[in-house]
Amino acid sequence: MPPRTSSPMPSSKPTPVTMDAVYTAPGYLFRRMQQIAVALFIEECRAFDLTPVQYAALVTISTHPGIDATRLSAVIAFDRSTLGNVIERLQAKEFIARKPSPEDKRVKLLYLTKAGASVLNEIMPAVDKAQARMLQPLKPADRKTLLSLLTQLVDLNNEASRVPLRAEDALEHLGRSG
Amino acid sequence: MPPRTSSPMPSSKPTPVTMDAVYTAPGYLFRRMQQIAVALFIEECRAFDLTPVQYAALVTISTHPGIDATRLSAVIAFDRSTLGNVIERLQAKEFIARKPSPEDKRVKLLYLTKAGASVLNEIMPAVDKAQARMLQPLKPADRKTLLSLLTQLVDLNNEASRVPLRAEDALEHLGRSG
DNA sequence: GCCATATTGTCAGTATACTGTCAATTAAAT
DNA sequence: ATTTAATTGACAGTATACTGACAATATGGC
Repeated sequence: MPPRTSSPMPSSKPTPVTMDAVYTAPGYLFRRMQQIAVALFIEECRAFDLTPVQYAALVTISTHPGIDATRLSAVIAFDRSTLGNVIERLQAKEFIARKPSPEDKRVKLLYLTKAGASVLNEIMPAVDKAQARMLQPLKPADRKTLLSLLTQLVDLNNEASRVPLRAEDALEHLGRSG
Repeated sequence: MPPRTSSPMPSSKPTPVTMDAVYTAPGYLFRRMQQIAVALFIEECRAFDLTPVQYAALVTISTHPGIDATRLSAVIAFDRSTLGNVIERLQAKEFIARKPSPEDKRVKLLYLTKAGASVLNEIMPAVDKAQARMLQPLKPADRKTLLSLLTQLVDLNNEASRVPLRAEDALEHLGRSG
């Protein structure tokens, strides 16, 4: 961040504020891009009644059948409290089913239903289209650069959020069956 | 987006899904960075009782005294409905005041209070620190590149969100006094 | 085996976001 | 001038997010 003033001397006068304090802040730009990304996802996937978060949860349950809510939250780095409601909605739509774990009475295991597997398969092209659209305005080389820097940044800042991502391999040694 | 399969022939078989369908999607990465950006902002600004959105609103009211809620929403590209609650909270904290417009009985004009101007002045260093922290893990040259690409992308996708940004100059010719 | 500790799912409370709607008011059309 | 359009702020409803708490259950140290 460049300094907001170029005063050569320290001063107690109020700093003059400009809109640059908003527009050039990376946090503001990330917020805008998130809004845009969600809007494009919803637009492309209107026919499927799935939000971006619900899609991510569905993909993860598909690749990790029998995962529980806490581990699901770690694999996609979504808040555990938030995920409770997401799971409820996916269950209400009958895209997933929950079964109590025989090993741990606290845990409820998550599985895709036929309808869930079906909608996941069908929504893929629309999701890809939305993801492509949000980078479309950039030149192909710039898209690659941005995606690379973004991936690095998310990874390097992993511990900064409440729910850091703990990918599959990081979960294996925590597993009840491993 | 790379194709999810490398099948040489069209097929009706279900596509094998991997976590890449989540992890490599730009929309997912933007969501993560937004989470991280908010977490860092809240952490650095804990002493000031201001959220990122409230901060952006306060900056804008500071640079546009007497702006109304609808124009405020256009200048920072936040949803009008959402902004109503944000304004209420800023008013409850006595950081802003609302006065009815003498020219238009529908409109309520927004002004910073002394306390609002004061908190805005005091929070600046913490905000700058948070913004710097989220890019810190990258090399300086990469930070510049990312910020540049991100700025371009937000600008070029401006119309994709519900509330496109209409900056100050775009508002002037809509103004009641212009 | 018992007790302190940790984990799981859940819940209440707050704060963004978006959709759609509405009454009051203003501006535009004719 | 009167009907029509658009605008403004507000509201209800849904969906993320995070904080902090809680009961039920598991696990570890001893």
